Amino acid sequence: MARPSQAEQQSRKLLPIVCEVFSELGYRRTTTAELAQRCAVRENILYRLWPDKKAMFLAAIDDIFRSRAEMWREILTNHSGPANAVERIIEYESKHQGEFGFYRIIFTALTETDDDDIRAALVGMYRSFHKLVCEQIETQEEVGLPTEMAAWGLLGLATISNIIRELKLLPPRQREKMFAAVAKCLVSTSSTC
Amino acid sequence: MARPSQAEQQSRKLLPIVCEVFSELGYRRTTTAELAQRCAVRENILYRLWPDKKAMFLAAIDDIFRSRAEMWREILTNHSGPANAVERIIEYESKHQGEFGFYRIIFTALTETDDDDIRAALVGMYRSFHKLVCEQIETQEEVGLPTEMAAWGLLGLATISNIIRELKLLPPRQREKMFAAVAKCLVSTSSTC
DNA sequence: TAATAAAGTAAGTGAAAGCTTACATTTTAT
DNA sequence: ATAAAATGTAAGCTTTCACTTACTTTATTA
Repeated sequence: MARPSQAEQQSRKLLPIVCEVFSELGYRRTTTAELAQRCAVRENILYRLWPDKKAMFLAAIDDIFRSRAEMWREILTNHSGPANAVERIIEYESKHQGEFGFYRIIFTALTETDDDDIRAALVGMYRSFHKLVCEQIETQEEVGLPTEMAAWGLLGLATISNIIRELKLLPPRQREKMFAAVAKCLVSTSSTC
Repeated sequence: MARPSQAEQQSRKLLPIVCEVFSELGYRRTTTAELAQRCAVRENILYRLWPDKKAMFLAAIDDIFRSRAEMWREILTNHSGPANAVERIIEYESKHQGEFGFYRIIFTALTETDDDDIRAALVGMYRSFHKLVCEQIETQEEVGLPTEMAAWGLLGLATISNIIRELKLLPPRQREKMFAAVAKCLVSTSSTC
């Protein structure tokens, strides 16, 4: 009797672009006009897919966690590199960190934490990430630090590493070395630290 | 012949308030109207002290580093707590972290890094901080990690710790414990890690 | 005390941004 | 074919915001 909606497919198609723009500009600087232009649609079309700008941002936060988690899963099933799960992720992250402007969305979200929805999205994301990291650490036989603490330490390391990359505080190779060394120190037994 | 300018004193008087507002709202959400109201002056008075909003923000970044560095100096000269410099700072930071919304200004600035002035202010701030931390670590006799790496690790730890506090990802006591344990792991010799 | 520049008041301006509306076009199911 | 709902176009509306302007008052010093 009528035309079937393709809204969901279109959301999925546009979401990566939305993520990209929010990553580049942060939440407040991103205008709906800019989003529309980059998505090659008109503004009101975005407003038919999401009720408002905030919903677009929340969708971006969500998507970014999902895509990162999926990437890790790939790395872990992909049978190359070190045998150890943690080491494999560390190796990957030390090199590819910040490539997708992931952290920029987090930073911009962190200055919007008085909004309950944004706060909830962030809390959920951090908890999921922390859990994911914990699970990987626990595949190790023995650790110096308690697992959850080591996991928070790694998340902190990833954060500062992104900042170092962003501000070019260290040349890439040196940053990679730093990441690997500190990460090892956090998850290894005392002997290698 | 004429009235002497008190602009500098007034800037100094208003700067802490400016910092506070930027900390609460971030860069983009902070309006000059809000700044003026909180400072209990009119907008144009702010514009006589600083050329534009960005200059107010840069002044805030600067001030925030200075006040934190000063606080550390006090802690180090104040002869209470552990004898060790690093341990004293770790003890202090684990408890008082994020009290002044320091990190919020950093986060909001990090989403404005395509502005050269803001980027430069951030780079300067991080370098100074890193140097400060390195100097403290070097008062230790022996360390597992190279000093600069351990220092970056600590800055990362401080960052995630602020995020944990902000999002209430851990109860305060647990966050303190985590901070202390991971910090010790980074700056101690292998035996305690 | 009178000239002078700083400090303060109040209103306004132009541009941008989030969101809406009115309307034309296309696609599907009956 | 045609009704109905989805998609697309274009303009506009309202509010907010960074910054300005015109003017009055206050304090200083010569």
